[in-house]
Amino acid sequence: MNIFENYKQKFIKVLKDKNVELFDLEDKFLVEKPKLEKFGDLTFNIAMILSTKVKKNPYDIACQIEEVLKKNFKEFDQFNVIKPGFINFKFKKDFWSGFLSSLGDNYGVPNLKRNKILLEFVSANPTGPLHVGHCRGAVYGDTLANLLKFAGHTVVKEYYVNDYGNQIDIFAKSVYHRIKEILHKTTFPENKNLYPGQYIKEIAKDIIKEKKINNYDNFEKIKDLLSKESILHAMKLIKSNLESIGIKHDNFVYESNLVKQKIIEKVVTKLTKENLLYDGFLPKPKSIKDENWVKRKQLLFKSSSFGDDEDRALQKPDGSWTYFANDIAYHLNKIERSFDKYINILGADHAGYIKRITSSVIALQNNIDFKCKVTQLVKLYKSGKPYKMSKRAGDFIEVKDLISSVGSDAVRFMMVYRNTDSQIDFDFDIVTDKSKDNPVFYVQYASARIHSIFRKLNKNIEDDIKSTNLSLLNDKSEIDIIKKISEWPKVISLSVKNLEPHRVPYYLYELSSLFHFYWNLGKSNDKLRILENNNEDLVTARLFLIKKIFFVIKSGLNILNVSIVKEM
RNA sequence: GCGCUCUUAGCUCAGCUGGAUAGAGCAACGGUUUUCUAAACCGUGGGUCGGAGGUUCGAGUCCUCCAGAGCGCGCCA
Repeated sequence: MNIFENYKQKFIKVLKDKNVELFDLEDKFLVEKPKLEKFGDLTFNIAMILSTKVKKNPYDIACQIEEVLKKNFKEFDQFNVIKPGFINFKFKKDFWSGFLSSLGDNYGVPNLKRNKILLEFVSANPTGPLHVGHCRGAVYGDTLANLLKFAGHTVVKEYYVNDYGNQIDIFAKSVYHRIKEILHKTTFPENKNLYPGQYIKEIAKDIIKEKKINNYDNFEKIKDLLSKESILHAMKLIKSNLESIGIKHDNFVYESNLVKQKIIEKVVTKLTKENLLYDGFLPKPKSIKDENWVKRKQLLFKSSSFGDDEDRALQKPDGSWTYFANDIAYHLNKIERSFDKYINILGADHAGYIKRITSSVIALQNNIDFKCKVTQLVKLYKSGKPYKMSKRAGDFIEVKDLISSVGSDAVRFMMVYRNTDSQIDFDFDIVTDKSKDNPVFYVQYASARIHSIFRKLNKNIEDDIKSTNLSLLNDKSEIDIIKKISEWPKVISLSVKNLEPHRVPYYLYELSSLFHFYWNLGKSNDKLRILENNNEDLVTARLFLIKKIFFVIKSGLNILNVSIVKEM
């Protein structure tokens, strides 16, 4: 039960019954926790919202509404209207113990329409392993999927494999030269446009070992097979990197398959019918300095009619399809599988692509619920110095390497701890230091302490606790914890609504903090020890409370896919 | 030149989508353990929310302009 949403609906119902005119502004009304404790437990902003419509002082409106609400709710022992027009409510003491006992197994799950959602993330090119730069989008996407599932949605996690085009040729050629280097002792060409990385050598060795190809004398002859095998190995590397942070996609869609199925031809037919394609010229791109640049005629899509900065090419002058064209085909493929919502997660370096792909998706289907989320860069530091992770240099840090030195829990927690819009400074040394600056341990420690209490009593935390007397939980520290627990559903629904899972670890940190404070109170005051031996009912009530704390921490850590620690 | 994102305490960041006296962690300083795990807790100091205008009852949050940082700007993928 989300008490804020719950009371908002209750208030609205009463006001409607009493014929208070609300001008269809219900969506803007907000019941939330007041900024300061002295204002009470709930605050209602309705008067300020209504005052924009009824040209009246919000304070006066608030007083009138307060009068109506006062007569209809018995659970509050204080109502008041403050300055601009806040209506504040304070619950009677026994409300909170009643609230605590009402929490069921699906506590926190919002009461929303359940949707079928397609979530595309990672989609790194199949030309090498995943590096740290991919890590954030991967963790964000996976956590988002967990969050959406927690909220009751059905989520398909999808990876789009760009196994087609120029870069694949370069990749295959790179593998080819490494193979020649090993078998025929030729030197790997330095100045050609090739990937030099160490992993290329590993892939080369594996391909030699598998002996599917016997003659490496002519690249053109074995190109297709070698490409296929190279991509297979790259995908294996990528999947094992993903696995190291606990990520498993449901579905891999290969660009080459879409090309075979001629979906792009379908797109062209569809867009031609709607008069959205034409043969035309594009201006010279800013980034091209070549003086000999010539404008050439090619097939263009009117993306500028849908908010893009300019129209985009679907066909190269030689008649082959552009990357963009195939990507539209992929999105048509997505649409044909018919989901309620589509989410793409992109790295900051692809943010410039959003307008383009969004306009094509809208052109394919009106009113589509399609959203792109961008994760900003992660800057990696080690001993105060920035760490480079360029693919060209061939010396980047793989996700696996990061995990083996820092641990999956810390990486997952830290990568999702911040809003995706801000860049992260990820310092190896700090996160490796497992004691101090690492919030993940703080949360896990709370869980460990809770478990230690149950161990002390030889009880299983999963067993039912029948507490009839939760009203014994009347210390301020205990009420504060219950209030914090009451915020959990709101954290979830806000996170889901805005696709912002970072609120979850923040909240877990706050809840853990209140628990650690509570724990320490027992050191100076025997009566506040959780295992206060003189009063069995009180101990039972407190066990009930800390069990619920753990329950919420567990739900949160499951969303983050961070392990639950019972002992430290 | 254009587009996207960002600018909040010394540092790293939250800020419930326009509300009340702007919050955490780290770092600094001081304190708390015969008792459920001190990997913890408490206290203190620290702010012109990048700058200037605007919108209104009310702006860290919205609009415009300016400055700075990052990413991008192919007929590559």
